[in-house]
Amino acid sequence: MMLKIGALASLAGVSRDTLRFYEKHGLITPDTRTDSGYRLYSETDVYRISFILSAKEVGFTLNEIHQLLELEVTKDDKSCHDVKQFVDNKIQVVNQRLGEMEKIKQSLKTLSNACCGGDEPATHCTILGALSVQNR
Amino acid sequence: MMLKIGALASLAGVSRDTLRFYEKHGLITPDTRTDSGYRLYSETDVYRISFILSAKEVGFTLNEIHQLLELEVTKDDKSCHDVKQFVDNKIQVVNQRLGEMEKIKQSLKTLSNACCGGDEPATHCTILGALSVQNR
DNA sequence: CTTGACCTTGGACTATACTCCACCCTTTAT
DNA sequence: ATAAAGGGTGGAGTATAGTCCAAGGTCAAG
Repeated sequence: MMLKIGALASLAGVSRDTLRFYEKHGLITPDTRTDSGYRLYSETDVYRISFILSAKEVGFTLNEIHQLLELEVTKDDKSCHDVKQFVDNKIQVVNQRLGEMEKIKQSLKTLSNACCGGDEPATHCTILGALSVQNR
Repeated sequence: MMLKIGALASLAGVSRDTLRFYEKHGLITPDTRTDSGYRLYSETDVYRISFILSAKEVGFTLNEIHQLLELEVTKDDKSCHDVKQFVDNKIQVVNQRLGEMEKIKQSLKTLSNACCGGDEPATHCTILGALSVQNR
């Protein structure tokens, strides 16, 4: 069953304008159009949108997401190799961000614990204090 | 020892313009100025910048980072409580992002493994294929 | 057969986060 | 003493990611 733009938008939790914007930038295209020009999407496009949103949330740009979505391995071994390179590189990026995020989380936790009745000295009662505890 | 803007910029890996931009938005202020008006920073500002960069990388806006940096727990119990609320909320945000990031990482790994000699069927050879394997 | 909900395109506008430029002053090295 | 390197301000310009609006076409219900 095909979805019109408003239906997809509300299922995916984005605005119609956003869908048209993503289309303009190559992130999604309607499967087809009605005779009158209405966009028709397939239901699986909901997952496509939710992938875009997840990827955006963790810091990928629409451009990078576009590249990720474009990845299609052909029979050609060379292009397969290129894809693997690209993906492995993104995995490294993700790993690095995971690390940064863990550091920040620990700082926030230190701050939260120290500042309301914890045993940590008051010098940790700022983010930078908490951070320097982590890096100690 | 005090650092002029260029020195701090190169230690922290940002441009001088960026430092002045951050100053305009309240994220950092020089400790003092020379008689001729040159900004003088302390060396610990390097950590401040690197905190800003980490936080930015994992998806916080400059505005949110500003709020994090402003956090200072006073003796006032009420404000202490507010700070804790704010921080605990940010911890939740970070946790959620960690989850999204892990999902994306698993998808990328599935893609990387499946497409260059792995045993996974070729249907996984796109991000969306890999994602749907994860969500299965 | 018209009203209201939904769709189309094109273009203007916004927020965020820089980046660059012009013009001028200060400091440092030769 | 002078040139190069570096710093100051103000303001314009750019990229990213939307968001809003006008003017008009489509479609199902009453």
